[in-house]
Amino acid sequence: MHVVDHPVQCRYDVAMNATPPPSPRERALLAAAAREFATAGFERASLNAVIRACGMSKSSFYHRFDSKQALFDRVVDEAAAALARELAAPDPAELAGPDFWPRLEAFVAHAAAALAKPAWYADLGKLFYLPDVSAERSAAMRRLLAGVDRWVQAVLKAGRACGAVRDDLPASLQAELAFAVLQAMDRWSIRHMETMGAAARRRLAASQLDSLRRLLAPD
Amino acid sequence: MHVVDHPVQCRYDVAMNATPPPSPRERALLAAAAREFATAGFERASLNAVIRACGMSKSSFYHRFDSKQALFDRVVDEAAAALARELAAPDPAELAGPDFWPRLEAFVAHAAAALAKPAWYADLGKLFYLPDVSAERSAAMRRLLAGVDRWVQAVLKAGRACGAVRDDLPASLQAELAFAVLQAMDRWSIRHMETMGAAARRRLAASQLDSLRRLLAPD
DNA sequence: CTCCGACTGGACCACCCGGTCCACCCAGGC
DNA sequence: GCCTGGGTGGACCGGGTGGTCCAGTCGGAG
Repeated sequence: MHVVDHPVQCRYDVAMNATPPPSPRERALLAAAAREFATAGFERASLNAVIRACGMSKSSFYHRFDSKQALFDRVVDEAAAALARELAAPDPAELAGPDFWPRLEAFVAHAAAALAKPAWYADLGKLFYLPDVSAERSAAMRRLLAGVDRWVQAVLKAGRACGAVRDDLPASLQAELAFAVLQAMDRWSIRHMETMGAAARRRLAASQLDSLRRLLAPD
Repeated sequence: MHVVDHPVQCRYDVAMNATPPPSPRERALLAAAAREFATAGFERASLNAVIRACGMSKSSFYHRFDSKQALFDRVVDEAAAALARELAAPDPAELAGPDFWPRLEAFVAHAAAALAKPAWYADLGKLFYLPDVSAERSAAMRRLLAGVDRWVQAVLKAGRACGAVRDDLPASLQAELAFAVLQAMDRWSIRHMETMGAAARRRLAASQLDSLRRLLAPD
């Protein structure tokens, strides 16, 4: 398992925003906002609820942010940066070769483990599931989704190059399918996780990755 | 292709509601409501917009319906009934046997064609894509989703019984995966349909069904 | 003709939304 | 001490929400 032996540059352009060191007050605000946005999406989220939750007044909020939208963008940027730091997605080129699938499976397992431990930025994941409305007007969200998409496309391309991924389907469709399958697995796992033992979970994880492989690999 | 030779009873319990013959006014209301709910979901949909769209006044609406929720339930029931009539989903038991996959593919193709021609109740499909919020409080939506789920589960069970579907994954997960894949294909197709010729579409449809089969069939 | 009930228009309600505005507080420089 | 300017509380705004209410209009039955 020497996949990450030498330092891996994570190279999807999650905004490497030079954020000014956030004050505790601002940190509380961002946490409350992340929770609210994650559970309700952008439009349904109530700014009033956010500032109420962290005991901040309207004017104090608007002193730091221009709008609800600006807050959302900031939350997305912050969470995306934290997530990228945590996941350390491998360079797609490194996945190519006869070990394509084992390597990819290693990364997926690693990513799943990283996302399993609850952290505030894990809420970001939920925003992926309702991107239709929020993504339209959020530059940060568009940037993030585009970056993820580019990474997935690159991985698929590498997989095709080494014969590990079939090429009789449009790549963009394959990417969407893979995303949908991972997402469905994620949802299902979250719902059934408590009712399974450790062994069942391992078996499940293996079966899930196997399903993904069946979907994408040739023959 | 004698799958539907003898009359097929569609047996998921879409409310066979004995609706009083809807007046033209009511029909316009339901159409406007379906459009609004389909594009915005239940909560974001504006009742005011609906009645404005069909030139009805608040009081006239509330004379016929108890609430926005009641309107939504009625729309779902109506659309579900129309859809069930149109699709004529086969009895899962009839799919069993060595022809499981060809038969299922025939039905999926038939269903796709039926849904392709635009009709007002086709909007119902869009509600499937945002069931999280609306389904919670709508008895009609819960009933419909439960019915579809039961049908899918029955199909999977029949497929397992005749060895056409692998059984090393939980059935509920398989159902969710199949649903997610079909949904992703649907979305992608809608987005790319115009840029393809007829031949490409046929090839695409075949590839899509093949992908579904890869995901669910053993080996 | 009267009466009645189904139906309609539209004013109105309380509530919530994102956003603005202004008076104020208070630490730091002079 | 005073001034200043970043930060703050909270009243307030316009607008949209689902829902209520009531005064009327009409067609048909008696």
